[in-house]
Amino acid sequence: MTEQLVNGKMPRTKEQLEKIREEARSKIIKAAIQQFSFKGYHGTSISDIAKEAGISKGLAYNYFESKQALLKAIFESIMEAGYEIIGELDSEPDPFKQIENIIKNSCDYVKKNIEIWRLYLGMAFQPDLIGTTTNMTVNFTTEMIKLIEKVFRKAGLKNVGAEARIFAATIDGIMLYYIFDPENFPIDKVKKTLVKRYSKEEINRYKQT
Amino acid sequence: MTEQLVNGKMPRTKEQLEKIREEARSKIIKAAIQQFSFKGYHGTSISDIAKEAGISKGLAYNYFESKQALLKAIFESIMEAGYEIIGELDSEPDPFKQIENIIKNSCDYVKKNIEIWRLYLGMAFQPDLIGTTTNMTVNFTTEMIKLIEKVFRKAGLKNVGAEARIFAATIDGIMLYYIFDPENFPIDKVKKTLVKRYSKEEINRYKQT
Amino acid sequence: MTEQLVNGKMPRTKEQLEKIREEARSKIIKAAIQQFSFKGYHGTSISDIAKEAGISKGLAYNYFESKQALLKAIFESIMEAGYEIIGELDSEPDPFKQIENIIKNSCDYVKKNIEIWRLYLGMAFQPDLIGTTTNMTVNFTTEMIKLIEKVFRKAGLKNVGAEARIFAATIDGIMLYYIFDPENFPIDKVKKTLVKRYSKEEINRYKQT
Amino acid sequence: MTEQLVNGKMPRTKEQLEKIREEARSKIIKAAIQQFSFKGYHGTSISDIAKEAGISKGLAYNYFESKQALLKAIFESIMEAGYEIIGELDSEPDPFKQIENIIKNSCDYVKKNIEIWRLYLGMAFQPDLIGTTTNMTVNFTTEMIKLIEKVFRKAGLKNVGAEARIFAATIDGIMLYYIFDPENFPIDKVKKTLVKRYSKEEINRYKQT
DNA sequence: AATGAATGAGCGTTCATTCAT
DNA sequence: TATGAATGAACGCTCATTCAT
Repeated sequence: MTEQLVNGKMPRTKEQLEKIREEARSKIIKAAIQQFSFKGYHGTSISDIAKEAGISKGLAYNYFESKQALLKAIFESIMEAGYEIIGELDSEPDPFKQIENIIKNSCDYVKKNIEIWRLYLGMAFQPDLIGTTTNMTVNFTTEMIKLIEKVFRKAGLKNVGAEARIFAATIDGIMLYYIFDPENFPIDKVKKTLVKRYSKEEINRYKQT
Repeated sequence: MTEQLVNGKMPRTKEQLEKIREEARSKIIKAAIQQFSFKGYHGTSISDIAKEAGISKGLAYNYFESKQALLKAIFESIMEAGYEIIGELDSEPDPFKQIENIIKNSCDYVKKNIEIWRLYLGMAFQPDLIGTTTNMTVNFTTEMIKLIEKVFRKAGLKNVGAEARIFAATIDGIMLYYIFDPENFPIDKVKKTLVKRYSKEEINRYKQT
Repeated sequence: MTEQLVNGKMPRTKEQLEKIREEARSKIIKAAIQQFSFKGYHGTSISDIAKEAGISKGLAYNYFESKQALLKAIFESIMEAGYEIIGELDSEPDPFKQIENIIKNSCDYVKKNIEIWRLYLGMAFQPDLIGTTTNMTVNFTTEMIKLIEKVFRKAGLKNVGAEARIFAATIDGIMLYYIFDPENFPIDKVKKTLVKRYSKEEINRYKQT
Repeated sequence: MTEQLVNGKMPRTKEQLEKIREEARSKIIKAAIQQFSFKGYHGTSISDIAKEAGISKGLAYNYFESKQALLKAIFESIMEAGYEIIGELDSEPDPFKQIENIIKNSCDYVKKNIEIWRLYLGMAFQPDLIGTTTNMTVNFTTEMIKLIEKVFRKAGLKNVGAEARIFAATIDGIMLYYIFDPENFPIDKVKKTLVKRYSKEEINRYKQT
């Protein structure tokens, strides 16, 4: 209906709008992750996020209907990425290689995404956010542990319930320590040691005890 | 409490004032821990704390110069308790018994003090809450790891730097998992399994690899 | 509507533009009346009106320079309609028939246009909405009362100043009551009673007192 | 417990607090009536009210938990006064005197309380306030009309349902006209004329038609 | 003529903090 | 020591208005 308008003042096309919206949305999310990660959900104002993203306060509400909804969107995208990683890990047939992958991927991931990981953990300890994030976190964790149990079973381990939880706790604990003090925590050495500890030889030896 | 005021003229003695102050301070701290851990720092108002402590809002400022200062005082008291625990663990001469103690104490502690532990982690992940938490946390962690390294060395382990960090990470990871989902996490079974994994026999076998 | 644009080059004629503008303007006014009357002036956003009218927010500003100006335009169109009604009433030669007409028209009008009437009163009571409503309302009212005075005089009544005001007040009061509770107010019975009260016979009897 | 404190820095007594609160509350209500009356509920901000009352914005929330609650409190007090008036009117035994009282009281009331009356009417036309005020208004009106019906019946009138509503509408219509243009509306003359119209003689004559 | 992204002032509300008593 | 009325800055959020296209 408007495609034939003669002068140059025509509204943006759908594609242009799509692009604008996508870019703005992504700018906001990025800024929000950064701010939430450092200052916590309640310690971060929409103003902070808008400033960080270089937009006005009002515009944020053009993209997310509330501060909570913004947090939720971020969390969901984190979760999505997490489930993708689980899927990839699941596709490796050799259980010992799988274990090694889990360790290596986790350590590498936290190094590359320290902000996201800090945000993820930080949210978990804000009791009033329960309902927004806690359910998602628990579900994801459960899934992860189920995968590890499966792998451990395939590797021939017994008592997989407790062993899988210890393994998962060790990984998360390492990520925790790294976040607290990224400069000084020797994550690569720890990774190497842990890989060896959960190597085929060690596991087979451990099985016989 | 008011027994010296019967004639209405005699002012309180210094000792009485001291006692009153100490009791009030402790009432406030207790109320604050309870409220912060249920509702989070930002979700708790001074009013909430005052009500819980049975005092007026204004009086709280007689004892703590700000909400942040109150939080910091709590954090410091948690740290203090932590150092005491380190001290106790250090006094056990047998390294294998020491390791067992660390595992058992940690698991039992988090079960009994889940609120404090959640509060502690929550604060640790929001550096803006108190400027200094990160330093204090790092210092404490460093101390703890030094202790574990010493114990591991005594137990004859090699590569104690990485091994101690893995051990500490496992413990903290377990506590983390427990906090996330106290109802369902099988902490006692995990504890038992971990104790066995770090028993004298297992460690001695592991040393030879 | 776009039939002249088939080759995409021929600009619209002045008449077409005029027609487009007129239609758009009227669509907006209609939508605004509907929304304002349902949700009130402050409760209605330009977005609401644009959505109801099926246009974009920006376009509304092409036709009305502000939300207030839109409201004012509506108010003026209501006034205009009011003056037309006065004109019609004035053209009836028989004063007793005129009185009957005023009563009947008013009651029927409020039943059919309850939203417009509610909007009108709402605006009239909030002088800040449009600076000039009060003046316009007073002018209109004055005109109406002058007409009634004229009619009453023709009907032979004395003390027409007060009587006309009482009559007008009764009519407006009835409309007011109807708006307050349209479900339960027995407007038809009231109308009938009032017509009888201001019938030729009654007026003639009243005159002699 | 504190009545014997030796220095002068003792908390205010309950009586002092009571007085402070009563005065502040009344200051706020007065300011709110004034502001709401001129600018409408939505057109008035808490800031406006606070400024008018000479207090801070925050303090208003110490006395009323929300803007709506403030409006409701005002409305309730108006209603209360209204019901008291109904009660007084009801206690007069002579129905003709009662009718005269209603007319006179209403006209005098609106002259003395024009702000309250403007507020009362203005609120009724803000559709989104339904629930806060409309119910109260309808209930009050119903009560008033019931009283008038009773009086009219006692005075020997027939068709009291419609007659009472016409009478009430006339009164409210007069008040309406007065509010619109207090300077020029000849309320006293109107009052006198209406009193005569509803005098014993007129009613008795009217009854026979 | 038409679009909707973008702005920013302003709103209702909360709450850490102060202060007169 | 103890109270709670009072303040004011800040928050999440809305929306009239502007502007590039």
